[in-house]
Amino acid sequence: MFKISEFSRLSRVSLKTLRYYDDFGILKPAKIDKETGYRYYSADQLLTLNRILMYKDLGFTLQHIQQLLREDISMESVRGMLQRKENEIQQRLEEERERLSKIQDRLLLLKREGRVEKEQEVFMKSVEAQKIISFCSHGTVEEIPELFHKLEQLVGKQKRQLLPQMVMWKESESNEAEFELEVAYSLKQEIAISSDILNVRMLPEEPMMATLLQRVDPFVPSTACIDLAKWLEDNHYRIKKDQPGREVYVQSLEENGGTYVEVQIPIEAVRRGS
Amino acid sequence: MFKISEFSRLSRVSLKTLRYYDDFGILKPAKIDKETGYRYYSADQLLTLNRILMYKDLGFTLQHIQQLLREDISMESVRGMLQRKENEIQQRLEEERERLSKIQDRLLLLKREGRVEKEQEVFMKSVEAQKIISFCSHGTVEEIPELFHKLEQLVGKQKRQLLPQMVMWKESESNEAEFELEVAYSLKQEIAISSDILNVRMLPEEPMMATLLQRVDPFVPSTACIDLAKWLEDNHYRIKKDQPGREVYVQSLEENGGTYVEVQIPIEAVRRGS
DNA sequence: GGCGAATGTTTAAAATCAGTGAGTTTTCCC
DNA sequence: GGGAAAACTCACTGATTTTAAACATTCGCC
Repeated sequence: MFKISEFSRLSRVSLKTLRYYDDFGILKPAKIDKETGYRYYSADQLLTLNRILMYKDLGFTLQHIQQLLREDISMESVRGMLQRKENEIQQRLEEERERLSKIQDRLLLLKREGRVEKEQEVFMKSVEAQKIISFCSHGTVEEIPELFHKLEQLVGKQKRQLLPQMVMWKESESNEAEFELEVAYSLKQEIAISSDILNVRMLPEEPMMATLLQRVDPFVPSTACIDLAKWLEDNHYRIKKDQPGREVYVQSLEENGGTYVEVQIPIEAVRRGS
Repeated sequence: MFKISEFSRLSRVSLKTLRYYDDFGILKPAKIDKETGYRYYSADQLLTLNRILMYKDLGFTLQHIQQLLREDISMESVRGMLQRKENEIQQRLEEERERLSKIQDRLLLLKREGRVEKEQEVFMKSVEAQKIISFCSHGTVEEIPELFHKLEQLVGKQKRQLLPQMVMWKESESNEAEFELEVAYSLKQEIAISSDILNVRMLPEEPMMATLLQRVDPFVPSTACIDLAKWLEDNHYRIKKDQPGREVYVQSLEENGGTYVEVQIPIEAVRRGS
């Protein structure tokens, strides 16, 4: 039997940690003196502690280790836990690599350009599925404001329920100025359709969108869309052609708070060589 | 101006998080109604929030992001922070790779052998510098018990101060059964030397030791040392030849608690191909 | 116009994970 | 008796999430 400090020296695990393991229940001392409350550990427990350390090294949480230490655990469960852990680590590795390459990009740009670019504020996110009310049209970017006006009139007064506005554009390759557009409001709840030009539908979830948020002056078409497309090209991302890009407009209605547009372009996972 | 829930939908950041950011001080609402305490956000703040998200994505903590968001931050500081982050991620990547390969090894062994081997309980740790009292000798493994006995007699009665026993062996290639040994006690404090065969010295820190803990029967030489060496060879680790290996004995003196030996072999960092 | 129900919003506190650190009191051992 | 070592508690880490209790609003319904 060892006192806690001896056991700590032997195992090179701190006193705090040993006491914590006791509290947690993962390694109870073999004996506790009733009078003094002193913890006494047996030599056997070095073995257990060693296993704990090993599993910890492998990245398991104490809870999982507790399961793994149980005598009656089957080999299949062990294998399962190991495999789940393997996947988890694979994924984390992927994320870290991603992060690293982003940081390296930024460093490179900082060195080359000597400043932090607005264009760097490109950001990946997932956008969940949402319900929209919309109509389709043809037109140039300059016509978007009137299309919004039209939508507003068609939908009517229940503005409270809808937020925000968005435009989706399908690339129409034939004509560079004119696009096939869908002008929409995002809906919180169901809504009664009052027109047969309008349709209500679900926009599917996009697991990966490259987004860029920019302030825009009203009635001046923004360059955000082009900026983002350029950034994507520079960074060797592949644009998902089967899903349209979106421009989501955010405006402080009542005030002079300005208008912002967030361009969202669905992309596919393409690992690029750094 | 947006209410918190609108702002949350717009930015796809949860209410909880927005409130937390307010508390944290990283993104205070543009206005708070005195009467109701309601938070109101401006459209501008979407931009700030987007920057926050981007930095978070890069792996920065909120504290660092707060620094990065300050207007007066110099480009040099930004670069510094990015570079520190880069190193940090590099290191984490390394660790994760290590972990992954360990898990994959275990999985492989589980599949091949159908059980979790005792030999797998090999564990890497660093061992800090320590003071020892020892004497050197020549002998076979069978002679170790008597050498310990001799050491005990030489040192005398102050057993309380010393823990644990250890043997260090330098490979003596000429003779397979006989080793050059150093028999030692690990010392907690200074001790008066009573003999000129004994010497007190520091054992240097070993940043990386492969260790294996095994129960041993008294007077039966253990195979732990051989097991560990075999494992190392299987796993393509390189043994540091300039430092001796150690066998650290742990025994519950007073009881029938058994004796354990932990074999420690210093190794060098060699990344192995999987 | 009033009622209840269902949301929506606020605040604050506690849990998460695996400990570390500081500070105080009790016990051990010589 | 004195100093080391044991115990204990409380606070803190990071970035939220969860929970609970207290108000506010909006809805249908009568």
